[in-house]
Amino acid sequence: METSPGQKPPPLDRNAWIKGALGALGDQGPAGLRVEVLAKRLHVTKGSFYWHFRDRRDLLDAVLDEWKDGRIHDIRKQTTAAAGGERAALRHTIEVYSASRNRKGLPIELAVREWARHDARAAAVVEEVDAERLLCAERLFQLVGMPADQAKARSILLYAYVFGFSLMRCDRFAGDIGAAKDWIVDAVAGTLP
Amino acid sequence: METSPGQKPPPLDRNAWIKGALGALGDQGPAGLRVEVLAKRLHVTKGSFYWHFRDRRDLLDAVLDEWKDGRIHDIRKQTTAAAGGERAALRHTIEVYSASRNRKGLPIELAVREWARHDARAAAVVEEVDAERLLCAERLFQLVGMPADQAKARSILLYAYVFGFSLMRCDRFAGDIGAAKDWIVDAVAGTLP
DNA sequence: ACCACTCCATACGGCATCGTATGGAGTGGG
DNA sequence: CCCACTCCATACGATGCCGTATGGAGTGGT
Repeated sequence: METSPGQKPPPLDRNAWIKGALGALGDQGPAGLRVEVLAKRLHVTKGSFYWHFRDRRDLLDAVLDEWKDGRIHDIRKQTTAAAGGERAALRHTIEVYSASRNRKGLPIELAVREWARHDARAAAVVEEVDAERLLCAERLFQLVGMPADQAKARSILLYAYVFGFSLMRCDRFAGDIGAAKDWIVDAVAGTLP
Repeated sequence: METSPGQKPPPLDRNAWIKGALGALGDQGPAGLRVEVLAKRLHVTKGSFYWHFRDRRDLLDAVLDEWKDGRIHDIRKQTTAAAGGERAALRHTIEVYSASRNRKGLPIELAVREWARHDARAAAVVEEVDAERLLCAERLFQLVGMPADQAKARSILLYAYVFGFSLMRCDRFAGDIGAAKDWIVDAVAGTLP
């Protein structure tokens, strides 16, 4: 519905391939990053791909860069809270990963980390993103009065929890997960400085 | 070095294939569960595989069952602590996942969960294992005097943390991760009822 | 009209993997 | 000595994917 309803599919550019690859990464994991599979997903053929990319590795690197830039941009926006709203920013940071609108982000997050287990460049990117996130969270914790060592520990716990929770299946265990999550947010973010 | 040093490799049975598959699962993720790749790993050919297994799916199901039984057996042994040692058992449960000797278990753990994102049976197995683990941890928390809702929340936080931490890369962020981990263990296991 | 350039379709060779078919080495029973 | 059974090797077709080669449709310039 952008350039013309259903007539002339506009020429794909490099960025469209990268976006499509991120989508496939979230849907099917690192195994979904295949040239011909992506081509089918974008309703084109390999001919288009090898016009925009040198080879498959070229796409993978571009996907990693795109993801890294997006994550770092997001985390900085989230944690650059209005002065005095540091505690709200911390809670927001936790809840943004539990939110339903993050159905896209979390699968990609997990896929990239699975990818990083066998790809050095992916591992480096994850390390950069984690470092930035932990640093931002650490600053927030310090701003609300946490001691330095506690701020560091809490920021690690925060991200370990949100990522760990995303790969757990506790439907069978708890019906009212909401109350437990509220308690956890309090425990992680800290009820008092 | 079991039946005869290097002369006559003993006939592989079904279980040897399953063990090998679990090893490959930890080393290479779900993508490593290929028939011919496993055959090379075990120094045999596909002919052996299709003698012991109907098809690839047959092996995958067997791997899932083996993993499920092992995890449930382990968690029950860990949490069946000597009466009065519940708090030590809780700490032990956390630390056993951070231990270096768990270099085998955690990659398999992550691989199974990645696998569960695209395989219904794997998802069901993960759900069973998680339910059992959460239940065992919840019991321990209640035994040390936690209120019911807090025991449930803490058990979720406990496993979310250990799994989440395992897929983070915070080398760049913190040098002395040890102190932070100690703080986290206190925060998760609870310093006082 | 002609050309050059962009973007993509198609066809091909090559490799890895799945599953099947078939035979063969070893072993124990009769 | 022969047979049957277990366990595995080898060869085969089929499929999916990577990367290359080549051509062709569309577009704008002259």
